[in-house]
Amino acid sequence: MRQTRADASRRTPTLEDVARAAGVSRATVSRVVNGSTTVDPRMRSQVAKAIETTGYIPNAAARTLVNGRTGAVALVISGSDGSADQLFRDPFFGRITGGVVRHLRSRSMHPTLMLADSDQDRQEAVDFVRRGNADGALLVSTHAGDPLPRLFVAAGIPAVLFARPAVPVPISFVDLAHAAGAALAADRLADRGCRRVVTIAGPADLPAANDRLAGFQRAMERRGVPYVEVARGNFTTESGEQAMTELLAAVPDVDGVFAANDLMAIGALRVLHEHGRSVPDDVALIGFDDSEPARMSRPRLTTISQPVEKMAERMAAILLDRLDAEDAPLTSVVFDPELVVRESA
Amino acid sequence: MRQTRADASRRTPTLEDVARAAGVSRATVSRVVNGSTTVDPRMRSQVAKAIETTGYIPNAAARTLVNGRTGAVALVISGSDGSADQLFRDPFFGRITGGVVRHLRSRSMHPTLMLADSDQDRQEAVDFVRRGNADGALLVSTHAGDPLPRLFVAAGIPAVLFARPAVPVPISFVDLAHAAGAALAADRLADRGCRRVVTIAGPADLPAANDRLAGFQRAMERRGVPYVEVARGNFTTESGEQAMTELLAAVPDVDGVFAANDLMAIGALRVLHEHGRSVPDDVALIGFDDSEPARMSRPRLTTISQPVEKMAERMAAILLDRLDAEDAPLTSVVFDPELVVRESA
DNA sequence: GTCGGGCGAGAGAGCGCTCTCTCACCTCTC
DNA sequence: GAGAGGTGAGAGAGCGCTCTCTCGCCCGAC
Repeated sequence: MRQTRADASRRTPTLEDVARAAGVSRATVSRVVNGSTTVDPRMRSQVAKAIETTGYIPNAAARTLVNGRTGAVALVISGSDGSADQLFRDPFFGRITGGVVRHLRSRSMHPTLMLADSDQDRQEAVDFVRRGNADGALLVSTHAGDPLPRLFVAAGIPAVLFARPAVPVPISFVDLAHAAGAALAADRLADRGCRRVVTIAGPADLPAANDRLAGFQRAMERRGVPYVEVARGNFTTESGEQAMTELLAAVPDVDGVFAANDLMAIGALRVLHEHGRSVPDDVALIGFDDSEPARMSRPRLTTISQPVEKMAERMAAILLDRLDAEDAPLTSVVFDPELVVRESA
Repeated sequence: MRQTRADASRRTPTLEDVARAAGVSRATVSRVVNGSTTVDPRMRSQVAKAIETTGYIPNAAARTLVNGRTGAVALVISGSDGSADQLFRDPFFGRITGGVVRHLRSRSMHPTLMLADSDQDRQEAVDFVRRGNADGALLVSTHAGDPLPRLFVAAGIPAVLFARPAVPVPISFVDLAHAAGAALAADRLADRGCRRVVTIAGPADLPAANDRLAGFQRAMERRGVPYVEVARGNFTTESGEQAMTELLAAVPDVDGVFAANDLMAIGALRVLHEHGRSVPDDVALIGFDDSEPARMSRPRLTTISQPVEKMAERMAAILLDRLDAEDAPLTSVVFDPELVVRESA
């Protein structure tokens, strides 16, 4: 016996209960709940009252079962294998999440957060949507070989990517003009008269990192600095420290540093201080992202601002459009970065 | 016509399709899918093959409709009205999210993220669960008058709170021994010989903030410093700057500062530097949280570590236990903070 | 050889909702 | 005043699954 008489009264009320209370049919209650116009005003208010008194609330599963729509989206954050743990300490993801949430809540939707840092997780993420837990997915990928975009496309799931895929995949995305941002940094350094310039690049398998590096190199070359010493980091403060240590050994008279994100710039800052270099007097330093830490460091970091929240909002908007119109075309939007001048350069 | 013959083949396969392909009944396929033991091995493999070839994947909505379980939980972050936008920039929430995700994914579950910074949002969060979108909720509340815990309890929804509720509510929670943490800071300052001590407290409507303040005052008194000047902030860097400015005016010969979180400590640090005070030589400074920024500031912040990820994991664990056993008793777990000595004190 | 017991498989009734189809009634037109 | 047209409400069939109930079959025991 699944349901005893005793708790029948405290069972969540169904459409049927409301219909009985209002003395109408289930269909009519459904019409009222869904705002159909073809219902008599008197009957409507009668039903509304019944809904009120019964405390009725529609059952999402039953609805979904009928019309195939869940009204939910998955937010999948895909790191390289095993990297998930520290992911959420990076303010970058907080900003993405914030932008996504802000856009979705205007439509009373909410993202389901999934971490995927193994093949099993990635399959799980796809299956999650295939099971009908969500109508589509927002994909944030942190490395290039990432099979995630392809998996979603192959499964025919509406999805939008944060950042251009490393290999061509027919999928919508939002991205930043990374090379242009790096050029902004290069120009700033050149304008300050820096000639012995080095850069801390991001992981080589990340298109964004490579774009920034190439954009920086090209712009410096334009400004008469043909060679720029490069060290790679992985976007953490620690890797920035290590990279700066190497660069300082390779180019002792360095006078300008461009780091591919703020965290690495802060690591570089620390090492420069430890070596008695004053920033910006001895060495000018520019980061990338305009994240919270950039505002909090001493000196405050000059950096390239990336409108992450706006990009995330747009990513969500593109997905919702796609969900509304099955045949919406692929969309890609590239945002422009800006130079934010503070104290470090 | 809801379904044309043409796309019948590309429709997602159902149990029925698998049953037909395997030449068995729907019930048998269901048994295999759900791992029932009472099924003949030969038949089992036959069904498994059919599942493989059809690409069958269970429909979550249909399952939920039958057994009333969604296998999802809501993660509700409740700020004071209108505060949501900057919420995600605070690394604190990233850490909570990370801990929750880490625990849930071990059970193949995923949190749905909801922001609630208005009465409407809060009701929406409750309704979200009531509609059967989630089985329970994890509540992170950032201010005291928050009606959210009461709303969930009143609706009979299994929920666990991060931080003790400001007013008594029969609900499980995890929390930190805030007063003990503050006492750790007080002892450290006293041990260094600080006598002119001030503190930057958090919002007066937050139990955690008051506990830290009271704990600090009591401990300082024990150490022979009966009076401590207090300024209130709201946990942002800016409010820390402002509070420190006030305190510096009130107690010009200050030699020790305890801030109720790292962000405010960093604001204080900035102001102290601007006033030519050396940290830690002139003024010793201690923060709270041991967040990323504490590690990145110059000098690195001595702080009180709060095992946020562990607390979040435990919060999730308590909720899952409750979901498994309807009548699980209320549980509250209080974690111990630790002093992390770096450079600022 | 017959009967009882147990195991494994099928039949079928829902879960709560939406949506189409049908029908009743009411108004307008000639 | 009768037929046409339109509007609003009800009946009922599913959506895809789980779970109980029933039944068939095979085995062992007497």
